[in-house]
Amino acid sequence: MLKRTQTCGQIRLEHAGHAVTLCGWVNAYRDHGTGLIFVDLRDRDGLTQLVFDKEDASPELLEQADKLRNEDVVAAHGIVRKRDGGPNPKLPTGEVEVVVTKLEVLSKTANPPFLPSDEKNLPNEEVRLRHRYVDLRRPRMQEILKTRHRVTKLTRDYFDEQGFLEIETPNLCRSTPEGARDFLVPSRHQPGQWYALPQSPQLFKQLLMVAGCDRYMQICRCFRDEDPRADRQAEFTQIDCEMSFVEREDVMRTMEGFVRTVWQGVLGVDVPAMDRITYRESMDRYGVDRPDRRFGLELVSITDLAAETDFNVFSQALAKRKGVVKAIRVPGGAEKLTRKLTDGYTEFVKQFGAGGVPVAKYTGPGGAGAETGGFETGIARFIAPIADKLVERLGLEPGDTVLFGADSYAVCTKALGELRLKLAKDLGLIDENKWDFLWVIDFPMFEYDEAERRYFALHHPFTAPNPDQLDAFMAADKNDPDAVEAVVSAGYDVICNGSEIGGGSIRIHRQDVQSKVFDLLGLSEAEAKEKFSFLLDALRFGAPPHGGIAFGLDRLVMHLVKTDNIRDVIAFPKTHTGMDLMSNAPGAVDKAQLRDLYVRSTYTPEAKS
RNA sequence: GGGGCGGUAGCUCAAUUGGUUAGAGUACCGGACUGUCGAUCCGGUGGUUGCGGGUUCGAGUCCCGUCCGCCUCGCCA
Repeated sequence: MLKRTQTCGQIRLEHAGHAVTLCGWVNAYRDHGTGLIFVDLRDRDGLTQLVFDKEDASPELLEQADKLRNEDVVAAHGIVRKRDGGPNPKLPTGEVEVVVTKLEVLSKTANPPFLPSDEKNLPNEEVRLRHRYVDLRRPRMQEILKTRHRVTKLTRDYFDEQGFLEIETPNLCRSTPEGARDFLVPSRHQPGQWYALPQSPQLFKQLLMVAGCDRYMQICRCFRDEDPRADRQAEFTQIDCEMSFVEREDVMRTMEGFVRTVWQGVLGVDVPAMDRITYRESMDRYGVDRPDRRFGLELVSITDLAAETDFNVFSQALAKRKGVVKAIRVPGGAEKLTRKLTDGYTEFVKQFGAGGVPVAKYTGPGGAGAETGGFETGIARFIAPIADKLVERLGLEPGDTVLFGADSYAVCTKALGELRLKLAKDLGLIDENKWDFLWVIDFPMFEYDEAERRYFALHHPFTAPNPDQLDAFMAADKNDPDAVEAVVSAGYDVICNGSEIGGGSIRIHRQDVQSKVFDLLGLSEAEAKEKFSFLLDALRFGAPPHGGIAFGLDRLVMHLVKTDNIRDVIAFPKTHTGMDLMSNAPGAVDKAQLRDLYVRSTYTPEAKS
C-alpha cells in the first residue's frame, strides 16, 4: 500500500516539486475525456486537486482514473505543482495540484445514499442517521467533532492545572429515588435485583470528597430515560467537577475560569466577568430561570395598577392565589406586530396554561386613542384609568405595543417568559454574534407540589442551604410551606444565551442537615437509611465542606459550533424514540439471555398503552 | 401520554378541484470532450407514492388505522 506523506489540507505552493502521497475519498471528479481528469481528494483535513494528464500518465493510469467515482477510497502518489489552469480561491490548497503518477484504489464504493460533498442538498436527518458514517465525512461534521475534541482537551488541561484529579465512577449503580426515570440493568448474580445507569455521578463525587481526593473532575456519560428535546438526549455527557474546602464563590470563580478558557481556546472570544442574578429576579424580569439577555422585552409587574381597573381578565387573575398581572413593552410594535401575529400569541400562550394575550397599542397623547389615555384597540377602554401610570412604568413611546399576561404567578411568568422568546425570534431581535453569560443564584431549596402534596428539591436533595439560611432551615416546620419554600440554597447555574450550560451547588456535609432534607422530602428515616445509608455514614465519618458543578458538554459544543440540534454534536446519536437508526438498537435478545437474568417480558402489542 | 409538521426514483423535490403511461434535478450506467473546480454536451437504468384498510368508474391526492422522523407540552431532582 502507498503510505501517506501528507494530508489533503496541508499541500501548499511551498511543496511544489515535492513527491507526495495522499489518501482519502473522491470528493468530486471532472473527466475531460481521454487525456485529462481532475479529482478532488478529501480527508479529515481538506481537499487537494489531483490531475491525471496523458502527458505525464500512462494509458493504464488514465484508465484507472477514468473509473473513479464519488467516495471511492484511494491513495495517490505524484508531484506537487502550481496549477496550470489558474488557482481556485475557494480552497486553501487552491494554488496547487498533484500530478498523479501512481494510483491505488483502496476501496471501491457502492453508490452511496448521499454525497458528503453536496452540503447544499442535505438529505433528511433520518437518512443521515441511518448512514452516519457517510454523514460524518462532511466537513461540517468533521469540524464539530474536532471542536468537541478541542473542548475535552481544554477541559482536562484546565482542571489539571487547577489541581483536579480525573477519577472514573461506576456506570452500574444503585437506583435512587427522585429525579428522572432510570435505565435499568438486571443482575445475573443477584436474581431479581437491578442496577441503574447513573443519571449523574452525584453521590460518587461527593464520596470522593469524603475520601480526601480534594478536587475531582470527570467527563462522563449520564443516562436519563425521559423524552428528548432538540437540546436533550437520553444519553448525554457531563463535565463533572467537585471541590473540597470551598464556598460558593470559590467554585464559581474556578468554573468561570473554565468557561473563559474554553471560549478563548475554541473561538478566541473573551468572556467578561459574569453577572449574577437571583432566581427570583430572573423569574420576575425574564419569566425563566435561564434568561436570554441578548435582547430587552423584559416583563414588568403592573399587578398594583391592574387592581385599579374594571378589566375582567385582570380582576379574575388577581382573585387567584398569588395572582399577578404583567406586561411586556414592544418598542415600535404597532408597526411590526401584525394582527395575525398577536392572534397567534393567544394560541401560543394557551399551551402554557394562560388564557390569552390582551394587546394595547400606545399612540401617544395626540394619537388616535386620545379619549382612552393614548391607547387604542381592544382593551384600551379598560386600561384608560391607569393609562398615565402605565406609560410611565413601561416607559412607553408612541408606536409601542403592550402585551399583557394575567394569571397566577407561575402561569403568567411561564407564559410571558416563553412569549418573550417568541417575540424576539419573530422580530429578529437576537444578535447571533453576541455572547451573554451569567450566573443565576439563590434558588429556593424546595418547591411544593400540590398534586403529590409534598416537597421536591429544586436542584437535588444534597444541595446545602445558603450559610445564612442554615438556622432558618433547621428550624423550619415542614407543615409551614411558606417557611420551607423561603429557604434559599447554595446552588448556582451558568447560563449562556438563555440556555443552562452548567449547574451545581455547595453540598450538605452535615448528617443532621441531610436528614432534615430527607425528612422534608417525605423520606422516612427507615427509607433514607435503606436508600442512602452509605451517604449518611460517609457524612458521619469525616466529610469536608464541598461543592461542585456539572457542565453539559453537548450543550457547550452546541453553542461553540452554533447548532440548535444536539444530535449534530454527538457522533452516534439516538432519535426521538431512543433508537439508533444505524445499528438498530434497541433490539430483541435471545430467550436464554433473559432466562440467565431472571427476566421475562410482559410485552404484547396490546399491552403497549 | 397530548398537540403540530412531514414521509413520492439512491438523494432533493414537483404532480390543476380525485382523472391518460407519476415528472425534473442530482447520483449511478454508457458515450463525447485537454484546464476543470456545481465542468460541459448526448443517451440510458431507476417507483409496492412508508405500510394496511376504506370511499370511488378512477386515489400520490379524500377518510380510518398503523409505523417512522422532526418540533413541542407534560416529563427531564
